[in-house]
Amino acid sequence: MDKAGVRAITIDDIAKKANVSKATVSKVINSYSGINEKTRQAVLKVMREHNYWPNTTARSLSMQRSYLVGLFMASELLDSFFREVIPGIEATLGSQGYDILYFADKRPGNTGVTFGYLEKCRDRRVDGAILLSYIRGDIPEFESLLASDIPAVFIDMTLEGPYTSYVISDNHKSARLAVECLHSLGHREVGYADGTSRSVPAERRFQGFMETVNRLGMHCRPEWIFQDSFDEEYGYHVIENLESMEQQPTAMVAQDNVAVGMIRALWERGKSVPGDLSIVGFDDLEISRHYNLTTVKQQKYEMGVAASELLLNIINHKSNKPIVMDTDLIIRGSCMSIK
Amino acid sequence: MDKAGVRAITIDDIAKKANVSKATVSKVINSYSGINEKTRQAVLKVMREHNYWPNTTARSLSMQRSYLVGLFMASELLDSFFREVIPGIEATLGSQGYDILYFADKRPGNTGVTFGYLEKCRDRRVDGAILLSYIRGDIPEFESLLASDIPAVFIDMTLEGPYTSYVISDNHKSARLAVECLHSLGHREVGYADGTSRSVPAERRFQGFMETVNRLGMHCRPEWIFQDSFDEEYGYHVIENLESMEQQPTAMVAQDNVAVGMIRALWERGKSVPGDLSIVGFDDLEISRHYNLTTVKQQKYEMGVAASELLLNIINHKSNKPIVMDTDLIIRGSCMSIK
DNA sequence: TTGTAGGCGTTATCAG
DNA sequence: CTGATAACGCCTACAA
Repeated sequence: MDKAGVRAITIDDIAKKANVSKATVSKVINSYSGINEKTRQAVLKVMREHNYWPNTTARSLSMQRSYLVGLFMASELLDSFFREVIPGIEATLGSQGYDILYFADKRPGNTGVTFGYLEKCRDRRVDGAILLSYIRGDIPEFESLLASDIPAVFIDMTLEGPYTSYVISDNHKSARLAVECLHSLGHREVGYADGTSRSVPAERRFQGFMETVNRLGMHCRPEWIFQDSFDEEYGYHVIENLESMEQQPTAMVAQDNVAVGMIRALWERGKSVPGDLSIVGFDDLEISRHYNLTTVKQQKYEMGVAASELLLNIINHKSNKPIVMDTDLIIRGSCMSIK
Repeated sequence: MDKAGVRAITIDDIAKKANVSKATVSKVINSYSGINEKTRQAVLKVMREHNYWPNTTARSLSMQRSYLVGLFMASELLDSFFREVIPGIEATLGSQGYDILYFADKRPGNTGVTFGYLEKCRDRRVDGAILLSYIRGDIPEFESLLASDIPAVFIDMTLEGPYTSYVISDNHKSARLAVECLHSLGHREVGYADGTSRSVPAERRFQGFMETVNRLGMHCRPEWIFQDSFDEEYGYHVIENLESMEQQPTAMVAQDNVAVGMIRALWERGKSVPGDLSIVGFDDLEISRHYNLTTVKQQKYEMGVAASELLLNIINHKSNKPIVMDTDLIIRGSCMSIK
């Protein structure tokens, strides 16, 4: 149809063809009330005939609204967990006419100029931003974002400001459920492996873990506690360490990725789960299903939905109350009762 | 600082404070040549003092360029493979001042209104688009995109138009390398498992596989050929089927995800790789390292870079010649020689 | 119910 | 070297 470089059709063109002013066309586009049905139909017809699409850029400039939401995430974490959160964000925001501007973290000295989050947001005039689980205190700029007037929602970080809020799971409960599950199976000697406690969820889980272990009169030696990393590699490391110890736990509570690494390490050593070790995970990541892992589920898709709705509320000056998502135990086959 | 709703600082403000016209400020911003160093510094100073950021929306409108690139992908495939491609895209495009508009596939009857790719692109005035491996012929709209004047680059689809091109690996070679590897270890009975042959890479690999098997006088029974899905689940399925057969191959060529599923299935049956079966994979996905899988690598990050550069070339009316990426064999521990 | 005109924040073309 | 001024395409009082 159009040759390259040819000006796209504008509201003026439509106005001329339809013999009305562009104000009228604009009103039709935005479905105003006070407008004659006849002219309305006429305008719509011309629009269709010419396959007209309003220029979003111009509209943004004029309305001071971009219908764009910035999505920030640490690439380190662009993993299993957020992969399952993002679809919820897409669906919710998409259905409201928003598009997602995807800002990956470019910290590693990338090309010199490292845009800050705030600058990126201002630069692109996003209407709001969603930030996926940065490690607490890792980003000094959080302060300025919090203090700014840009609506933002954090997932898995408990930061609050006048125009910001957050969504997080009830991680304390997650840990409680995990420990109670093991306790009910007769386990008393239990270890723990999770990501850095500088992450809020990991910190809360650990609190919940210790509290429940103590409350139920269970036992966890300090050397059975591993708190460094959220990946499978780390699971190998955990098993390596564990097997070199005199005393060993009969069960472990471990984040899913770590748990999977542990299971694989055990398999390679000719051991089995739960035969030689019971494990209950955190998160219910996709991969945990493949390993038949009993785990405490986070409602990831729903977190994406909740975060999006919360953000829209903030944008529209409604509630910005933080949201805590429920968690629950998914029983599969990685735990067995102890005699 | 600013209270909510307060107008952001504009080029006019800077002009006033610096006692120059906004034309001058604009020239400073865009580092024009003909401009006095003194006023230049003065303007820059004011800009910094007021933490001024040009409004990208206005700039886009004026320049008829959005510095936005649309990234389309089938969510089904937002998996291991593309996860490793996307960082290359981000880095390259990001370093050129482009931001990425992330359009996930919303086919599953989402919210009724399903924007087409083309419409999305026009609507947001993207300067170009990158499309990640849709299954061939799955999207009727490809035609209109191909015929349009919107620069686009496909990854893993061999579509070409006046303003479109593609990046793909030398998949035929991949398969050849895999088979030759097994042949050199003495294997003669070999099977095959990969995703649907409606995917161009899978189709090319299969051609390469069959050709090489025949050329080297190896043997592959029809029932040893599996071509359905790119996931681990499918690997389980493959092993289940294989073990029920009379005749079995001594080695398999399989896409990494499938291969991993196969390995796990074998482990669960008390068997080992390569002890009971040699496997060589395709892609060199991150996960293949954890499984010590010998595999034929695709340069994923580099594909992202290449696609981005190609797109920029098309945007700037330079070459739009398709790019074929080299592949090579990564030897790890999943193959052993046969006596 | 419709049209006029000004504004949104830049860039770009010319004069000065 | 610098500064008016007209685009860019749309929205929105305010008039008619």
